[in-house]
Amino acid sequence: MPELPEVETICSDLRKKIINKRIIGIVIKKKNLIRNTILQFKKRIINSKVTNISRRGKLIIISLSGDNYLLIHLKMTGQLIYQQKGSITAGGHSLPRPEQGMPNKYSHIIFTFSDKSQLFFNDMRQFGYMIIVNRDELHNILDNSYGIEPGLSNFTLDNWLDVLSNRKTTIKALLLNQKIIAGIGNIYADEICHNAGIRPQRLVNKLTVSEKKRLWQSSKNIIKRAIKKRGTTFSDYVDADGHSGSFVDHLRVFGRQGEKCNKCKVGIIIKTRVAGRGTHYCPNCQK
DNA sequence: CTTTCTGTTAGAAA
DNA sequence: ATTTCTAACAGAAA
Repeated sequence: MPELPEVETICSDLRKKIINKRIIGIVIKKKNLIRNTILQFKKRIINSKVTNISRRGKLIIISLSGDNYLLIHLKMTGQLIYQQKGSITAGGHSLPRPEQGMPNKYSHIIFTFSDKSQLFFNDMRQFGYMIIVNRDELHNILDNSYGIEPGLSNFTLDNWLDVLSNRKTTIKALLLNQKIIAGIGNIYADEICHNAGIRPQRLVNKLTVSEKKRLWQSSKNIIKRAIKKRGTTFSDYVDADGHSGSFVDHLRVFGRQGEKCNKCKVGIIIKTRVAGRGTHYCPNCQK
């Protein structure tokens, strides 16, 4: 579930907590989540220092001393929870319960820093992964797999129109395509379409320029507002302290099938399937 | 009980 | 070249 706003929240949390800390231990309980050989992975991480934390789309990039970059993808149910030595941190698989400490049964990889604080990688469904790469490999991955970032200054209307030209797919599929626009997942794709008043199943090449412009504005606005609310906790997502994000209170269509539309106060939100994904929209105010 | 569904995406199939 | 479908997994819901 973590999409751009959730990943951004985790990165900014971790930036305050682990930069300049040295990793002195790794426990790997599920080897299949590591995309290097275990020997290589451990060798390149142990005794290295965290120098920076960033992200591209939903991919977390932890820069280490030396030519090493730890890439972490949380996929659907992954969590990264940081805990000081001896503290009880909320969090876990479902909505965080205060009594739930780390590690839990889904804590598959655990990093320990020199001050004894720890970073837990939890993942119920085990879709997430970690890989350590060098600078060249990092740039290959970023260049080949990730499109424009909706929060950056180069996300201009011109670039957006450029990105939309000659696309024969639906706007929903396009918003979900990480190679075209990075970081949007199923929740925000539906919210963006609703905010823009466009049905998710509309074909991109049939949209008017005015509609494309609305989608551009809505993409920027929804993502920005969701970051401000520290993301959306629909089921598994928690921040680096194990706390929920509050944008769930601002969702207008996702998970609201059967409810009256908050925007037009007339339509009833329906749930259907578009681009192979559960898709929510208001048949009255989305055209 | 079994079947279907779920926030992602890489890779195969079309 | 693009777009669509499915598998990877575990658990909740139907």
